[in-house]
Amino acid sequence: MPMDSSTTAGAADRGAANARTRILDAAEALFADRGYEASSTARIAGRAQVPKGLVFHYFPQKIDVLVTLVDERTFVEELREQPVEAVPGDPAGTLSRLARRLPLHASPAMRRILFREADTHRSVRERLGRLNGEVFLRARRALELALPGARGDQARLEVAAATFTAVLIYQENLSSLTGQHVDPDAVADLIARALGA
Amino acid sequence: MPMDSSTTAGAADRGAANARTRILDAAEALFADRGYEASSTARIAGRAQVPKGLVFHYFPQKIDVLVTLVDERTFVEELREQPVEAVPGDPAGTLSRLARRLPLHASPAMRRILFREADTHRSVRERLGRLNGEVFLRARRALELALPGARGDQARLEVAAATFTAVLIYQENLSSLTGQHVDPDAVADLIARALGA
Amino acid sequence: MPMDSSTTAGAADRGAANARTRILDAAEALFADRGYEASSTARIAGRAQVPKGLVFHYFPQKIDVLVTLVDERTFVEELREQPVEAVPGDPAGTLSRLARRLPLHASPAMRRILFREADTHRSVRERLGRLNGEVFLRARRALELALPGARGDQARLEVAAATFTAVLIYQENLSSLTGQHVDPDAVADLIARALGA
Amino acid sequence: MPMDSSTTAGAADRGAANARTRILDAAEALFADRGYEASSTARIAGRAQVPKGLVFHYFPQKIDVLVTLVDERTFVEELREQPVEAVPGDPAGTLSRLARRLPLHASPAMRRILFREADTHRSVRERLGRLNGEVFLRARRALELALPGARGDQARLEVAAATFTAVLIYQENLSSLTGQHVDPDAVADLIARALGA
DNA sequence: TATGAATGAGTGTTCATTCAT
DNA sequence: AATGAATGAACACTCATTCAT
Repeated sequence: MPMDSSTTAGAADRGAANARTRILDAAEALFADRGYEASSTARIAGRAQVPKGLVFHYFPQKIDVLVTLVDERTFVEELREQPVEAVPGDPAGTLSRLARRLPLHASPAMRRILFREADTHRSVRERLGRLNGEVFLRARRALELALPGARGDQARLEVAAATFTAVLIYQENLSSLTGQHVDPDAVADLIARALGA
Repeated sequence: MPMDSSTTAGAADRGAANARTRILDAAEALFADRGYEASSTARIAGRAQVPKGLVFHYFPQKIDVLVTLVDERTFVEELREQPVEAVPGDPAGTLSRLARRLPLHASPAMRRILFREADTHRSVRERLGRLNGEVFLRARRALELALPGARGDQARLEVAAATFTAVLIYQENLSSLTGQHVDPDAVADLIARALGA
Repeated sequence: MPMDSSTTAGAADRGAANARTRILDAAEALFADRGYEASSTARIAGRAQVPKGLVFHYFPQKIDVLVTLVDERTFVEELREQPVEAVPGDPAGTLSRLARRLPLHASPAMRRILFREADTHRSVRERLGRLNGEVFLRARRALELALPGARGDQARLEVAAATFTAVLIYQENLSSLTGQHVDPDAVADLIARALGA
Repeated sequence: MPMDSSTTAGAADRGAANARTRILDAAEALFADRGYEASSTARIAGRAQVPKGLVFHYFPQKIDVLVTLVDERTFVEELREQPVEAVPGDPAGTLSRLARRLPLHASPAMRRILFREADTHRSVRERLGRLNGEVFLRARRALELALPGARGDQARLEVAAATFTAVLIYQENLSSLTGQHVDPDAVADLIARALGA
């Protein structure tokens, strides 16, 4: 944060982060707050404290800002690289741990953007689908490892994984949109009971 | 005031419907398809086959179209009046029946609108909250009636009801946004197992 | 004010004055307050508590409302019929009396309208011109009668009359627009001194 | 920032002026001619030969065009800096000279705008008030200097200054609105007589 | 006489985008 | 890389006016 010395020193270096980052930061905040359509490029530039024209220097079209945001600030790859940890015999604890490890937790703003814009932008929808799929696969794998005896058939396990995934991913949106709070740990416990002894 | 039944029934009825209804129909389709912000009043008028000015005759502001849609085409009241049916000893069947009876099923378009715009419009968010609350209350009551022995504590029952409500309401969005399909009947079964014998 | 019994009794008779009068009242208030251009016919109708269509029943075009207002509520004729009273030897008192007798005093709203719209509407300008001319003629005649000895030449007397007329007619506008208050009596005294011994 | 003197002087200069100036020129002409409300931004742009959008680049709101016009083209500051010249013993000549020196004379269009829009726009009204106040102060001071013997009391002197100010400022409006021409020199003479020997 | 739905041109304003510098 | 003037299509909304009833 103190002086980004990787760039050549110059008068234009005022402000903490470089222009491109500031633009993305501003866009992230605005898209989360009011939606993509309602956030003008001028406003993004204003909030980023860069001239209007510069936005188009880095991102030829407005939609590229959204696409870049989703590409660079949604950690699907990081998620995939993380090992699945499971405690055999404790499916509830295993799911809870999975929930807590999700890098998803990092940016509430990105999650709002992801859900809101998935509805109308294919590339965002694809990203959300991959994210969901990744979490689903890990939940299923975790449950398989936690229940070595393979109690309950495969179909039920999938339903359990899908339900947990939905609650996990939508969690925050759910509570901000409907006012209904759902505790992932409690759901993990519920699911464990359904699959358990 | 509405006297639409005086026209001959049939597909041709759509063109014969009065202007206000046609405007709402057009708006519903467009809002669901591309979102509120991206649907211009001119386009709504065009699709409804009415002059631009008439939209503002009925709805002084664009937002009033959305509010009216949510007010008139989201059956919260109808939902409340419906009795809760339960089969004692069969929580899974009880939840499944509840799901099938939901007037919510009527309009996928309205549900998309509800979720998308709740993010940015308070009045829509409130409506969605009420709808969610109503479904939650009915799910909990249904489970109470289906499990007369009060097996499992109250807290667990609430988590079960909340989880089922979330899956039920979000169901369609979930599958269109993430590609993940969740079958309410299977979730009902899962939850019944968690609470049941 | 209690029941305008000159019309045939009917259900539509609610409200004190008849519709046409209410429309003119509303227009007078609005035109004075925000100007002709900024007062929509819909707003006039709203304030008059009559349906929009009715305005056009009485006044085929919006401009007719203004023209009618100026025609019916600007008392040029009444002014002309009034005799010129003068006190020989007391020009100051004579002018002061003239000022006090002016029916002009009746409606500040109409005077605002007259000055504002004269700038852009010929018919209003003509009316204002006639009004000014009438006051000027009476001021000159009053001064002639008050100064029988014809002291001072005719040209000076005309300047005096014109100056007094300007102050008199513009008086209220002047003080509301510039914050400068000019007392007609003091000006009458000043002018008398200029013409007097 | 303004560098208009780099172009060749002459009538062709108007087309060469920068866009902002052309917009203000066009607005000044239109506002004076038909009033602020009746002059659309599209028309202003058309007359200035600039695209509609550019008007809003320089003036975010239409009202800003009016405010800027009043700010930049009404010489209150210039007026204040000018010394008050007086010829002791010749109040009539002193007032006449004051009238002739008024930079006010420069733009008849601005004066029409000032009076017309003061009625409905506070910022314009304030400007007109300041202008009137400035002229009044100068007229009073000029009379004090021209009449060193302090003939006539202070109150009379103020009435004289106010009357002359009104005639001077309103002069042109008066003649265009009412058809009545008032010659400032003649009024100066009248006032001098009222105060003088 | 009274009414409000209907109409479409026009209004102020926003916007993504381009481009010369 | 950086800048802000320039552009014109599109936007939400207003309006005087018409007209069938």
